[in-house]
Amino acid sequence: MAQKTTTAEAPTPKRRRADADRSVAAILDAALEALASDPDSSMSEIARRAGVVRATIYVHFPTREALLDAVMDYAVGQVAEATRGAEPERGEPVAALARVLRATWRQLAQFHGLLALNTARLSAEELHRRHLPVLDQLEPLIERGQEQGAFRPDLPVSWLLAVTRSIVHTASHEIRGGRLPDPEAEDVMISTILGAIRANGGRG
Amino acid sequence: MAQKTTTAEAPTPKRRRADADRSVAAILDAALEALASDPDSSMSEIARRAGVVRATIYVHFPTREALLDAVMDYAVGQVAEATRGAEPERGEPVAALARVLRATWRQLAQFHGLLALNTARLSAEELHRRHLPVLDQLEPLIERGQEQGAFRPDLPVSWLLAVTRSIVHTASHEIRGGRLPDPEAEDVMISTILGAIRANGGRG
DNA sequence: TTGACATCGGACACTCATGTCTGATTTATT
DNA sequence: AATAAATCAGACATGAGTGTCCGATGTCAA
Repeated sequence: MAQKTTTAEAPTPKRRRADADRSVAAILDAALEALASDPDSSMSEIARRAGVVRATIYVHFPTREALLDAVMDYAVGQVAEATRGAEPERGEPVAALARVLRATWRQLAQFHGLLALNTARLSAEELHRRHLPVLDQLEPLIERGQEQGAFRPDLPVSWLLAVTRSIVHTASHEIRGGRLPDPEAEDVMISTILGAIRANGGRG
Repeated sequence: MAQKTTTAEAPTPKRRRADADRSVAAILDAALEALASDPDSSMSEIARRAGVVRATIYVHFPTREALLDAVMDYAVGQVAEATRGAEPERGEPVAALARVLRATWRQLAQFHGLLALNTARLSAEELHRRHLPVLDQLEPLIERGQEQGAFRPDLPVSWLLAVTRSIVHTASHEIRGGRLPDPEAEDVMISTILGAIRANGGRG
């Protein structure tokens, strides 16, 4: 509780030098990229991409596991920030969801490979817990949509969120497979998600 | 074309002994189970589950890659067979799709782990090609539904198929995470898929 | 029953990745 | 310019997995 703050200023035990900060950033970026394309990327491969020597990684991350944890937090943090920037609490629910999706889906798609990695590495519960920084922002939006009759009220919020995430990943996967043209993908994806979670106008 | 037959009787170069057939079956089953829970399962682990010694696997499959290929075909084959048994060409499209999903979704969910494995191992195109034995059966069903006005005509067939598959996997994932009770899962999944791909009664 | 087939049990060489350690060198900070 | 911090380059031990080989034992099929 009192150990970690969001601003991360006070609890710094000893200050890191500027080049160390740069190394850490380069390593996280490289790991993100490498692991997204191949979840089994080695430390050597990540180091190569980051432009540092393998031992340097171990200066900042004690083990491979620790690096993977950091990368996970890093990725989730980026998506959470983009989500926040799209103001999910503002406006009519359907429009708000579409706005958030347009702002975040490419990032989410980029991290698609990480999901497979963490699905194997972490328990389903732990994985879900780590996604909370994003999910906690979307949950109120879905709930609001249900209360206002815009979204299906017969299905759990957690399920609608899962389906949304799933369709986003499917879109990126279909693009890679060449079956969905990139220019159309965004509209197709959003149209599909809305079709899936919107309340029917009466037809059951 | 003339090399492989569906009945697989004529092209057998030399007949295998009965215990060898048993071993192969045990290995495939064990591999399926092991790889579904951990895509990085070792040959030792698979051999242990199959109740054979590791070297025995290499008698029937020259390399790990070859085993993985065989397991993939085996899994797809099982789903394809179950699909065929549900008669996707019979009756009204919405009912037909629901019937096929009820008949195959647990199997699909069981192979969920394999997907992650093969996503890393194969190209997106190759992966799609291997799924054809199942997809080729569902494609006509979706097309028929579009023609009859039951399914959304504004989205590509391949996309509707991808979304369907995706939601099936999401259901199994949510069950594992404890956020979707197993008893409800089947209805929730089918209701969601139909909601996603059915044509709106007029509302856009 | 007999001979070929198949598995067993274990050993072996090989590769690859992880994590640690060293001394030398470069870079940031004051 | 001086000091501390950080990186480099490379070596090392360790562990795990793959693929191969062997003699011995068991089992199917004719």
